[in-house]
Amino acid sequence: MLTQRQLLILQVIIDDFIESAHPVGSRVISKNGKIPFSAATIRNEMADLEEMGFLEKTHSSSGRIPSEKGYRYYVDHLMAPIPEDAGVNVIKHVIQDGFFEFEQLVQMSAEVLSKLTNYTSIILGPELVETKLKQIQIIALSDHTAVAILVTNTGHVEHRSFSIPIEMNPADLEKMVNILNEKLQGVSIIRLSEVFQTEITSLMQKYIRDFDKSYDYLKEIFFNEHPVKLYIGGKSNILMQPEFNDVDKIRSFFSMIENEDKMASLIKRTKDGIKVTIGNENKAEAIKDLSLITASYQLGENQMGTIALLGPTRMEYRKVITLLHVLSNEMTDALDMWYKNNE
Amino acid sequence: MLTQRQLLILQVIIDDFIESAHPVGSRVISKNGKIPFSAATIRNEMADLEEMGFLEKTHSSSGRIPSEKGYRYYVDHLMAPIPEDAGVNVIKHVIQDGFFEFEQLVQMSAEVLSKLTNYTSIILGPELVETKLKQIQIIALSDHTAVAILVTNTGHVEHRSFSIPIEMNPADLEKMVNILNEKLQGVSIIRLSEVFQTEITSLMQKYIRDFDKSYDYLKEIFFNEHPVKLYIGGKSNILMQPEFNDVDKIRSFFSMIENEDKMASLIKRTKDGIKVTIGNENKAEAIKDLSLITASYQLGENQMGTIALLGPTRMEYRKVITLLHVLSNEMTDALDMWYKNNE
DNA sequence: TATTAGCACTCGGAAGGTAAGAGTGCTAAC
DNA sequence: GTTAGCACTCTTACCTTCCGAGTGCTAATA
Repeated sequence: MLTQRQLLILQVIIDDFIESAHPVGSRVISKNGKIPFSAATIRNEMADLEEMGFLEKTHSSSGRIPSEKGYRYYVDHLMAPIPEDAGVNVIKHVIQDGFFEFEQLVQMSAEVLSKLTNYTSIILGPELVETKLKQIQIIALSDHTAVAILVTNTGHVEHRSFSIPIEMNPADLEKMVNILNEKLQGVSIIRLSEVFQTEITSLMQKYIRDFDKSYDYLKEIFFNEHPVKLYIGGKSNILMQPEFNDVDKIRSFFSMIENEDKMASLIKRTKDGIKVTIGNENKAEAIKDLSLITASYQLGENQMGTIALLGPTRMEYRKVITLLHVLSNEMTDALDMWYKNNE
Repeated sequence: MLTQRQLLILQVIIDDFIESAHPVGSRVISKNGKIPFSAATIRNEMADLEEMGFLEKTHSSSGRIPSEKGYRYYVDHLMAPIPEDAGVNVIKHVIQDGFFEFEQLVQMSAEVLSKLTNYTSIILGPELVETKLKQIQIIALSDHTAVAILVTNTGHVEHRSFSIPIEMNPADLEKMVNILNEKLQGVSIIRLSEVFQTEITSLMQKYIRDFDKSYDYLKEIFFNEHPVKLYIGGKSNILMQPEFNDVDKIRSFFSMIENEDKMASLIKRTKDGIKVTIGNENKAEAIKDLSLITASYQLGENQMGTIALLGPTRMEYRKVITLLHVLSNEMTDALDMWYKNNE
């Protein structure tokens, strides 16, 4: 449907525009060497490409910029694979340097990604499907206060301080911890509150004096929703992009990015593989003039989380996709190893 | 030195400018009712106030805006105490609602402060002077990995996963934990690494087989610098201020605020009480056109940390100072109680 | 003597006009 | 099929003009 020459022209225009952010004129293309035709010829082809919807003009006598359809075609068919990018090694290096727990890995990844790309990175997860409770500890800080600590098989630690009800004596506290550990060890984190309610409550009521009065504190610990955590890196990177030269755009970008729920729902539905959504392809109103690229990282067969990059539609798709690909694989490998160790 | 009328005029101008962000003209002042003189009279006074350095013009025929000297005078002598502010109750409410540990208190405070003021809040600390180690636990996750957990008397929990060296057997691990707990309980967090090195190392070498090989992991836990933590709230609030209508200003603001070390050093030197630094009074180049207001919160006689607000020199000093005052007291009280509980 | 009315003057900002430059579309020639 | 040439379009920068807000000063007034 598109001639070889048209493909080439489209590619050159998009590559050029991604780099320069300026509309591309026919003269520039004919001079750059890749296409041995005159500006006039290229102009004709450009007119055709525009008619087919791959290019746009900002005004009647401007050069061309890619349309969203143009970007889509570019991403699907035209993008030359990136030869070698220094970023790939940076990512490998950072991940293989080791990490102490899931969250650290995720946070480091978000940072490195935003630094390498100058876009905003969003990392979701890891989801807690495979995460199981390893141990519960309650440590008294004083006569009236204590801290409860939950450790998972992935090395994640959650903790919460609380006041000890006066009715409860140390022996009871100890009994309680024993019951909790016995019944909850190995239980998946997401099932914790359920099991707690069905199996623990009655048992506790039986053995612990005045259990009902202490119940509230424990409940807080276990019914705490363990929300999927969101890491956003390079929030202000967007300021470097020329399309954000307008204070209102900056404002609306920040007000969007600071709504964590919205951000999480934005990238939640990713399946396996890398997915690119360009401009209006995004369902969320707030990012209809941005592009979002998501990739998932995995543990075994269960999806665990999602990495994403948010930037202008004029994004360095080639580079970004390469980097996301590498990072996703590296994270999957790293988590795999980590998980096997903690099985 | 300044007549009563001049004081009144200065006050009205500053109040008006703080609210409107527009230069204040003589007509507006004479019409607002507080000063029963004609615009011409007020003009004369304004000229005098300008000559004395309290006011400035943006151009030869503009209304007046306060100079930094003007703001300084206003803050020191002129500011009418705020009658009642809804924010005071919000703060009290939030703090008295309870918290589970220091960090949560601090974080909540930063958030509430930036929300109430629309400026950027910075909270430093709490410093760890009074914080002592309560207990150390090492929990094995698998044959090869474990997580070390440090609990302080303030309910703070630090943790770190590490690989167990193959040479070390479970009995050794247990022995190690016992030694650590025995020697380190009650030791101040900031002295932890010191005590570890002088008292623990030799003991360990004596009792634990192949201790040298596991040393590195432990070291990481105890030599980890326990940095003073910095909480910044409302980073993008500054976008609401009309003085940040320029992308370059926004850029430089964000690049400053993201440098945590710099921010920490900015507000570190605060003594007791509330301190206002206006524009060029700030030593740091980056905030020479902003105002910074700091207050410290305390525990007993040891200063613990600092709360600060960063905004344009055209700041609502009255409101901000009131709120900081209240917050500082509330935090001090809350920490006092908390600390007594955990003594 | 302190205050005020009146007025000429200044400056910023919005609105409109012009010229240069980049780029197009079309036509006609190669 | 390709290209040179040219008229045309639109943006951008720059200049001019005009209005309004506000000033400083002078002279009149209480």
